[in-house]
Amino acid sequence: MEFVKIKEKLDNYIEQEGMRHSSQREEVLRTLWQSEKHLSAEELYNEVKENIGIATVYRSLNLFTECGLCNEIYFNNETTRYEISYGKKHHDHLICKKCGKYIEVRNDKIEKIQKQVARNNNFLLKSHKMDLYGVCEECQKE
Amino acid sequence: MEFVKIKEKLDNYIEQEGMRHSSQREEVLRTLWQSEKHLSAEELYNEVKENIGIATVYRSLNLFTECGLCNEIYFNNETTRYEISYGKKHHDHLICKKCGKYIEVRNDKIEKIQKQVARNNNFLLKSHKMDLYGVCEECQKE
DNA sequence: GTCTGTGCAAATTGTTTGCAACTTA
DNA sequence: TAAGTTGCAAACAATTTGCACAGAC
Repeated sequence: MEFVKIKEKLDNYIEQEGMRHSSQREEVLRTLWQSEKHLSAEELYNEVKENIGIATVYRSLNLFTECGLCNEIYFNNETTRYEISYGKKHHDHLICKKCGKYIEVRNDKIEKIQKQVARNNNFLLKSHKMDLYGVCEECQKE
Repeated sequence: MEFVKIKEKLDNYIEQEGMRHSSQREEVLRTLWQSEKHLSAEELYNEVKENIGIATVYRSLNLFTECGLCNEIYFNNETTRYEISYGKKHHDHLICKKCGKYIEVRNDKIEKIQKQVARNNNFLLKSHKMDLYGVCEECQKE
């Protein structure tokens, strides 16, 4: 998704909440958007630290999460990572234990069964998270 | 599983590694075993703090995890919790967002599809983790 | 000019570690 | 008696917060 759309969503939220615009927030958002990877707060901070303090990075990321722009990702007990989720469908992850790479996957069958499982337990399903851990193609060759 | 079996597994590991037995480790293990819930280190410590320090609780839990006796569980970014996994089949969790209760579930269909997904991506699957978040039967009534 | 956002440093939380005293084998 | 284990307090890492100052509207 283009950055303008993302920015617009943030701006709407900011106005709706009576908050103010700031260049720092925009820079954090753009940096996250530009990155192909899921960044941690620390990593993101390293990209912007000439202009922005770490506390602001955290505050921005929390704000983005709050307004539905981004997702917090937790793999095991590793540091929280962030991804822009706005406009993206839910996906699961294949995570390589050797190189740390992750692959996004979608599978409708699994989602169907998940709904079934929830129904069988009289559970009202809201969301889910599935991670598959293993060794990726490249790392298997080594 | 009876405690003796669990204890035996620990003792074997301890001997194999040239470590020594200790009453503290046994008490931590028994406390975890007795509990129906997945305890955090802090909660476990509260049950044994008359005899045992928090550092020993952490050291014990790490040891148990290392030797395959227990599992670390991470829900979102909450504190790590522990469950005895020895002798138990892998299971997934339904987690109630309201009361925090979790239900263990097993579903072979999902495991099959997970293997398929991994194969499609030339991924060598080692383990997985699936959490379903929602509202449990009781909490829906409120 | 008022009120929000930022940066810094200090506080907090969960967990690990160094070290002297204690236990086990 | 030699080596591993414990408890305490200090160290750590990730994140949040208090406060004075800067910036938005």
